[in-house]
Amino acid sequence: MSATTIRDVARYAGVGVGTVSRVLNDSPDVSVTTRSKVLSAIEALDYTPNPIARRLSLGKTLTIAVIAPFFTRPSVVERLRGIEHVIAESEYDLIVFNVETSSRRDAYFHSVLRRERVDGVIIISLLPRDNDVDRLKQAGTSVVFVDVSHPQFSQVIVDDVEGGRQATRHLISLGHRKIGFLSDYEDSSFYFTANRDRFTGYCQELEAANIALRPEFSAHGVHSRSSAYEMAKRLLGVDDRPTAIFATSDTLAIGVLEAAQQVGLDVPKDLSVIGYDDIEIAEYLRLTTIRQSLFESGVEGVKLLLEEMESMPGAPAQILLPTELVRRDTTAPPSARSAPRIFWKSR
Amino acid sequence: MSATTIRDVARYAGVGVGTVSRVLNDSPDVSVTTRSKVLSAIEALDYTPNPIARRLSLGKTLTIAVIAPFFTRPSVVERLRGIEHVIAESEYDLIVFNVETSSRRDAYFHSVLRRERVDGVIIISLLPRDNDVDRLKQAGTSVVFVDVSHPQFSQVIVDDVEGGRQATRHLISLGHRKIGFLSDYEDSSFYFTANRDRFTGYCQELEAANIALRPEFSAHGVHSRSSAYEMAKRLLGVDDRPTAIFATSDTLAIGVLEAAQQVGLDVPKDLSVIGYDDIEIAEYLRLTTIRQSLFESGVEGVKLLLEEMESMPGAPAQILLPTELVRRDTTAPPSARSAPRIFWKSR
DNA sequence: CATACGACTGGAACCGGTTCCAACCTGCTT
DNA sequence: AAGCAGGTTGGAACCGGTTCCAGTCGTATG
Repeated sequence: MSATTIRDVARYAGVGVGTVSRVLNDSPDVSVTTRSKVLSAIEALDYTPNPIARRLSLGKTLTIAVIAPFFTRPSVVERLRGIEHVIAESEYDLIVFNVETSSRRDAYFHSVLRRERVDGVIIISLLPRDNDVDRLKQAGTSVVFVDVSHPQFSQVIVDDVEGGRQATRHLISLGHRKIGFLSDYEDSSFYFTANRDRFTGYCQELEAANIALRPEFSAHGVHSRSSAYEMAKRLLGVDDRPTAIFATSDTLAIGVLEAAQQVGLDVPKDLSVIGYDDIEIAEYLRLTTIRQSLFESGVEGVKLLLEEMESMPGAPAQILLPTELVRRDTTAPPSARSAPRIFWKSR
Repeated sequence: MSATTIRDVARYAGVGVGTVSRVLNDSPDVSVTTRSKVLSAIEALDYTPNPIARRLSLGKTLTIAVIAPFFTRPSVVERLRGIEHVIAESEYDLIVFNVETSSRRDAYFHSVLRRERVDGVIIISLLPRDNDVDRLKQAGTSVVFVDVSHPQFSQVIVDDVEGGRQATRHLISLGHRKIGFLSDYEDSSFYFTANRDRFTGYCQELEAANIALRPEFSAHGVHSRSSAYEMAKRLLGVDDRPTAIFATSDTLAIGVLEAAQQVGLDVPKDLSVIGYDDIEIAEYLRLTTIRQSLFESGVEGVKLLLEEMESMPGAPAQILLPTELVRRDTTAPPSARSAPRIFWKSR
């Protein structure tokens, strides 16, 4: 409405526009008297600088984009919260792009990185394809990945191999030898890497305990409770079934709990279940899980990005956040008697 | 990096800048031959218009802000998803402001609405104070509220009075006469209105059934499971306790379920529980609840906002979305025998 | 054949900031 | 008294688009 510009302020204060600009930007070479004259003019005219004009002349957008599959995963929302928390304190705006299909993903990777659109990008849980890599590299925009491991980019990740080991080690230490593994790896149009790493950790720990890997004990599907439910029923249906299942997310673990209930297995007596993420509902369900610092991953991601925007660094940086075993009530030693076959009872 | 500007394109194509701009904006008065010359120049130079410059000269920010307590409530995330879904198709960017404390709330209300910052604002679940109202009104920016009812602004709401009635009516129709009510109304620094309306619906339906309102059956606290847990324990501890509890959100209802479990009441045999929202986890918990169209509320909110940005309307518009009872397994008729006192057994 | 009109086009002016350069002022040196 | 350094200031040029106005050209009209 009121189109008060810097020139109005200058005229009102009887100074030049350059001087007003200097006052606005806290430049040291403005005399005290002039500064106060300008400040009271700003006050009197209720002036606010136009950020768009500022961006144009600075040649910066003062905007940071986040591209992520936000709403499909509670964990991503928590990371976003960390990101917003830091950006709110800065002079940057945060614009969000939600990816729910892989075509949206490609569209965003392409359009957001066109030059001049944003100063920096945070990409959560989405691995770039090879042609994306080139585009990202030459776009000249700073990019930080969160929850994605890629040799050519800066990233904030957890040590998912270690997380996979922690979960598996916990089950082994309880006495389990038949341990199922369940992931949403198949959902690969997004190219998540975490599942692969957690699987590696699972394998390593089995090997360390001299337990042979049994392929029929792993299943890979899409990221949903119902998918996990189906996979778990399949896993539990095999001869000499697993006594414990490690699911690579809490969402999947909940599907496993549902399946166990459905086929009449008591958790944790007949079946131990461990998840990954420690989303909010996990505590209510008393789900044993691997906690990763979700909020913090957002915080560290932005900090890293802001740093790199200052000084385009040569080599990509990597921040590794810890994982932590949270013991709750869905894991226990396997029961002494041979575990019941699932068809003995049903609900 | 490559600072290809519209002038470069014009020179390369041998035309004027105005013509290039006309091509970019699909103006009809450009001859076919000129248009194709310009298009191939754009192609050859890999030119993308600078959106900041465009915004400055258009005098629009092409940006829509959302202010909301996103991450404290799963329901808000779902609304945001609807908003993003529509904005992604438009030429607007979506910038987000997460409110977790009331000081942040005030800061955002103040700063976001400074002129020239955004073209439109969607505010979710946050009621403005009186001095905010003035500022919003004179800012000249279009504003739409979602999940907030205020006489002076356009809004997308559900009929919360009706929702409260549906929930209460359901319990009454099952045979309950002693019905507790539990809200996070006390959390009033954010000024939610929904709770008040749901309470009104609750009262209306009790009255219609000739059931006296018993003040000791209502409790109001903050929005958290643990708060609901405490309130529910208090409600269940009174003499002649309620046989059913209506909680104004699923999050609260989960706290009630925890409390019931803690004091040894079976749900739904000894206690019926009904929530509100139908967040994702409600289905897993088999929670009976009132579903509101969260995603759709975001969609409608943006559509309304875009409309109003086109043509500043006189009177505020109101879009009313339906609520729907979702019967699951946490509600049932009260058991015939007198309900057990909670202290008889404990876990 | 002169005139009018419409279709198309070039480019200056503008949006509202920042920045850089020239100019001015003061006080101090020689 | 002239010269000079340093502090302070005004304002033009610039960022990269859009828009409007004036001008060119071709054709239809009287």
